[in-house]
Amino acid sequence: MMKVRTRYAPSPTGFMHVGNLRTALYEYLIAKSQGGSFVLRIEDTDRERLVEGAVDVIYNTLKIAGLKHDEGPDIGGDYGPYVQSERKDMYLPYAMKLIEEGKAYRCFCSKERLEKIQNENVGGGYDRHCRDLPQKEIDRLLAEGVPYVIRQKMPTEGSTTFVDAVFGEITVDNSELQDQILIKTDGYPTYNFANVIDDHTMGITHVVRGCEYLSSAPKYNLLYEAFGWEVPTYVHLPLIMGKNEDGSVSKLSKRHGATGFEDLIKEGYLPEAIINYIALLGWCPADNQEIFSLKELEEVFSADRISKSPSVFDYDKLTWFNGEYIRKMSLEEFTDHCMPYYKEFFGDKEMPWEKLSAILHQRVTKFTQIPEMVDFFKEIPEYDVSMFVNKKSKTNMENAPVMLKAVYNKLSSLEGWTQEAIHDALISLAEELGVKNGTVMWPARISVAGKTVTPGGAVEILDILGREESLKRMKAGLAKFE
RNA sequence: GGCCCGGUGGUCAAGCGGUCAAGACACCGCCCUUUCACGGCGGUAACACGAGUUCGAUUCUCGUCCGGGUCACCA
Repeated sequence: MMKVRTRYAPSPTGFMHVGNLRTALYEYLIAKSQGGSFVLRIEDTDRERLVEGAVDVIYNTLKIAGLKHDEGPDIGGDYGPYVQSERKDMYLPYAMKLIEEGKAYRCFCSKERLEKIQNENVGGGYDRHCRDLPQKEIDRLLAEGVPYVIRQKMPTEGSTTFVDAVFGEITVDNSELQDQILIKTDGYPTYNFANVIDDHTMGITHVVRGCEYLSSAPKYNLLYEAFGWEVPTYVHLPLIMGKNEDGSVSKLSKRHGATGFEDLIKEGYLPEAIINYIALLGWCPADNQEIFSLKELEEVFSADRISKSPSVFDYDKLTWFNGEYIRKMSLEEFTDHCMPYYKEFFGDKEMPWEKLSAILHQRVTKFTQIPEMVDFFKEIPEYDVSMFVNKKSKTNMENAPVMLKAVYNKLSSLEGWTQEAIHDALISLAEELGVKNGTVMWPARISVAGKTVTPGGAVEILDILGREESLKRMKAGLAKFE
């Protein structure tokens, strides 16, 4: 059996969309699940849209995502070069061959003329004006140096059928097909042409791409046939959709929020969580397992379980995955990940980072939530005395100051300021007073945090804050009752 | 508009002629508890519609409707 070779062929636009990333992931998985090779090829034939540094974004994303390519511009391989602009000279001979065989022709039509027929004949496409130009006329135009493109002659009758691994057999009438451009005026091939030439010459066995190419597939098929080449296995992926404000959906794009890989990382998502989530967007294992490492995916992935219907990108579910991955970390790992966010928020202020992480670990689902969750450690917010009242904890305006005063007295004379000591002191205080734990904990926590919702309870917060700051805040809380 | 593709709860989705139509996220309730979170338990909620094939259709066929994609010297 032939060794499986897939390729990820992005154009360097400087932005790695999650849709593209999922395509790369599936290409990687299809190759790896069958012991094949995953190739990176840069498609930069559109000279007008080149973006500086965009290729690095691609390398970087692939690296962070863990999708290691076996061949590519940066690491070489037996099928190079891996950048289309460097393969430029390869394409023309193939196009010329088609001209010689009468399967393609030069088109001298100006852009103005094309625009004009476009306007007059909406949706009609190119009128094949140059398709049967007399040789004399061609020679004359060539001699005059009139710029031209090379177009493929599409059959005008019959139909073309191809098989897609996920969508099955698809047939279209050839009359639907345009005489597509193969080589542009600037001498560069179009994507449509370069793609076929490259995939064939690079020995690609599985052409995996988004579904938006499904309607172009017959054209590629015709090209393979024109050259007498074996047609690769097509794997068209269902689109990833985004929800619009009005509730409708459309192909996921920037207007749906953070849809770039880098954006998501900045939003506080882990690469593993993103990969895990998008793997399941359009694919599902037989046993419905949800948490997958890349390694596990490499083992169980199979293209025949790819779904046909488009799916909506759901940030809630991604967030859940992220939380799962965060909770799976050790406390040390978690602290390491939090550090940049701590530093950013606290500046030079030193904090018992590990203790902070301990109370955040089970609560954080996105790292970007951290500042908002720990803000009160830096500075206690303005809060109203009414916050001391909580029905479930059985606190009211009468007993709250009493409890707080008792806590203050108990803690100011506490021997050691450890979590355990604080805990025991407050629990025994509640017992002495004959009230439930919450009745002493609630006022204590409010007085040192100034918020009703906090990560960790009164004990943890007091411990992290330290004796001096804690007592100071409690005193200020007490003053609110006067 | 032509062509192509799709249509199971709000979302992701199993299903591949006979199921009380899984599971996950989200949502709601209860438990745990020192707030929140985690964890545990439970709940609301779906086969777009109409014909046909069949003893029997979510599963097969056709039509309708809805949604999406595509019609470039962009990929």
